[in-house]
Amino acid sequence: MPPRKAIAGTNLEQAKSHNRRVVIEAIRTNGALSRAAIARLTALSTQTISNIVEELEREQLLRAQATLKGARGQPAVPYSINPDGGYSIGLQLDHQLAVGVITDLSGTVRARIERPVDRPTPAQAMPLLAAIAGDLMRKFRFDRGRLLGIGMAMPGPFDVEGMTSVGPTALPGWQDFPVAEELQRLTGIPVTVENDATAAAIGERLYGVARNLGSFVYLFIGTGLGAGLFLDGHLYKGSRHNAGEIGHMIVKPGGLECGCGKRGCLERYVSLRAAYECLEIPDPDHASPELLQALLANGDSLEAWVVQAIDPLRQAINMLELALDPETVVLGGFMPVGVIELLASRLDPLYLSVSSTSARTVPRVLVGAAGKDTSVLGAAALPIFSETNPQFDVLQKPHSA
Amino acid sequence: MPPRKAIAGTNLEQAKSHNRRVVIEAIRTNGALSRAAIARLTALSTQTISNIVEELEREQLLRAQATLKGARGQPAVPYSINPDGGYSIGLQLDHQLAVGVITDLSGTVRARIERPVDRPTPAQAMPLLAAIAGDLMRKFRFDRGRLLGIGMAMPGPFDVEGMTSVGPTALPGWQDFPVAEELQRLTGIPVTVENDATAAAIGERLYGVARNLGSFVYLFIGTGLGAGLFLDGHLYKGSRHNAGEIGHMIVKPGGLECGCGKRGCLERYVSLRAAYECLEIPDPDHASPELLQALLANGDSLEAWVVQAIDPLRQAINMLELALDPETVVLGGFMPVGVIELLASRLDPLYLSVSSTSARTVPRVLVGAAGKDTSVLGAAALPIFSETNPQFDVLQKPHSA
DNA sequence: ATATAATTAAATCAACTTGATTTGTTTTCT
DNA sequence: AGAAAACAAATCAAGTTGATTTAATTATAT
Repeated sequence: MPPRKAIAGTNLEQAKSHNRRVVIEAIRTNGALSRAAIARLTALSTQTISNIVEELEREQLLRAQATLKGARGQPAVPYSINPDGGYSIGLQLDHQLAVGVITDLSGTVRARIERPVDRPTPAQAMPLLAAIAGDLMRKFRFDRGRLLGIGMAMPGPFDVEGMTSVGPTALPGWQDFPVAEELQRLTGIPVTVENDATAAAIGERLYGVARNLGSFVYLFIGTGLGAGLFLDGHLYKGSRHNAGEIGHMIVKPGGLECGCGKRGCLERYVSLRAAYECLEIPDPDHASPELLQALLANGDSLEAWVVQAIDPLRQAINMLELALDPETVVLGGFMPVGVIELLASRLDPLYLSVSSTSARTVPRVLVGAAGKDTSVLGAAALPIFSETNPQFDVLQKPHSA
Repeated sequence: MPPRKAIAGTNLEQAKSHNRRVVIEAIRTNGALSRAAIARLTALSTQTISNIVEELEREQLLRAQATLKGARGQPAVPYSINPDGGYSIGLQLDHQLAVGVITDLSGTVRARIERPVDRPTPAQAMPLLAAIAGDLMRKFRFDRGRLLGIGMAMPGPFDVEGMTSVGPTALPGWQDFPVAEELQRLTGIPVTVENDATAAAIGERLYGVARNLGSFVYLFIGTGLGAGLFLDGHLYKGSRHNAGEIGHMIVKPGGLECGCGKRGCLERYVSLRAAYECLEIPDPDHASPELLQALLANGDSLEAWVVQAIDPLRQAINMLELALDPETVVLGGFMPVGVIELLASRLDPLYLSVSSTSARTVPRVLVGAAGKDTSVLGAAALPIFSETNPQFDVLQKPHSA
């Protein structure tokens, strides 16, 4: 047996790549910064920063703003991210809808397309997704050299026997299907695939309420329920890419039966599907989140479900806080924002946990900023994140083929 | 407001430090390796490795072994970790016992001391711990320049209002007490403090059953219950150093009352304390784990507790698997090894989770290798780990004061 | 005028890489 | 059996890269 591949070493080239990312990240989280300010922030020398900034400006990733007068000394030239320095395509596939967007580096949507689907199989979905990507690029024209990649979000979990394709919250027929490879083959563009919760987490981290945070959990309430984990500045995906699939954690032993074979799973209480069933909405397979929004407007018609859902949700938050000690828990997903806000307002009092400390700068629970498009926007953020975020991987020399 | 400190950049010095760690880690996980083999494993050039190995050998961290003949070409000189290249002091404080060890780089215990305590306050414990450290160094003499530091393990959580000092499983009076600083002041040696579960996890990762793993969870069953999280090659401690405090997650809504104010917390079922209470052992504050070992030998006297504990334990494992998708879950703690093994044998069938896949190389649950000294050994491993493990932090230039 | 802060330029330095060379075996050929 | 060839490991020396240092320059406020 050959020795297992170890953590790789690094060299100047990798180091530079890291430093470039560090510069971008500093500006992204702080807003426009002068070279001198970046140097202070990153502990690098002003000369190094000057070189890197010059290079990034030449590549149009950064752009200079008006000089900042009013202070002593030579006036500083602040640099900010150039939105048109790069573009990204985000795709999202769910039970009833396929959505695609093009965003620029600032996360602004420059084109958007949606198409209805009905619990699609891979054979149905792949050509459709490729077509959406193509249509998006016809709709919004830009220098193809500036396209960073395609990010795709879809419901997890991936490749779990007896779990991926079971029950009403999973998409059928996707077990073992190599989504990223296939889509990459069809489009000729590099593709990253993540589950919707993870994608949403990245979106909130790059552009939303989690912009400055080092560790947080995104609780994605969709057809089912999942968590996106951002820990110590890194996305955590798990050893088999399935971290955060907490929809099937048990919150009520002996409770409602679940498609996974257990009883009392979290997503039997907190999910769109659970809401539809609890509220006895006909044909839950084809119900839409807007229906809940409508009910919300209509007095307390949601109450029956909220009462059932709120304590399981509290338990889930409590468990995540205890297990991961995040700076905050962000709530979002396909559930309409109004409903999310209703749930959030009903959470008080949260259970005691390690998050129960007065030395907090962020509330224990936040509502996500991106609304119903969270996961497409997050999907589009994936390539941007992987190209610009400082990560441990970057410092490691790639093993040659 | 000054801009928040960003992720720092890197330079040659940091890069070298990383590469040194990479070399050590490669040998640690693979056993003795020749320079050429290290180069292949780390993707660095043979020349670079040659330089680093030479340096590490000069510092006595590595030592050459007999050349390896029998193959073609010039025979390789394998290098292995020199156990006497460094030493570490591990301290462990619990309700009834303070233990200290000196280990060498290979994790072998070279001296051990234990002293009884009774739910000690900081004022009582700090001088005692300092004294243990001093006595250890009188007992086993070595070059003080080779002492990497003191690692200390104690029950968490840290600094949580209404949680740290509440209930029979927490140590009273430690809220806000700066343990590491104080012990460092008393001994003049750098000190790292972690909760016992985290320490144990590091121990298993360096020397135990988790030696080669990138992501695993250590479930520490002690007076209470906690988890140590090792994710993607890094220790995850949480934003306030309290990750893994899952003893207070709810496994039975409306179940047994807990000191934290909730009902049905995990550690009310799975912990030494829970076992003592369930088995109606008199004076649980001063009972000892050996008592359970004795009961175990005595037929099925533990059965009443095992029946109560096993499903909450299953739930906890299920939740951890779903949330973190680790390669495995390691079971250990102060609970006697025999009892841990009994629990492990009773876990089957585990609940369905993302870990339920046939493509596994490691069982879903393992019993820790270190036995009852897990957390002291883990504590001693802390300074070794932080000095030798490749980590993201290492690449970041420290901000000057 | 002077102090101050930002930026730039040139020279220096540390660590990795490259390519050629040396070394000590094993294998193959005569 | 002895010599030559093949081979892999290790070393040497020169070259490259990118961060740092030092010194100078610039633009502003006091």
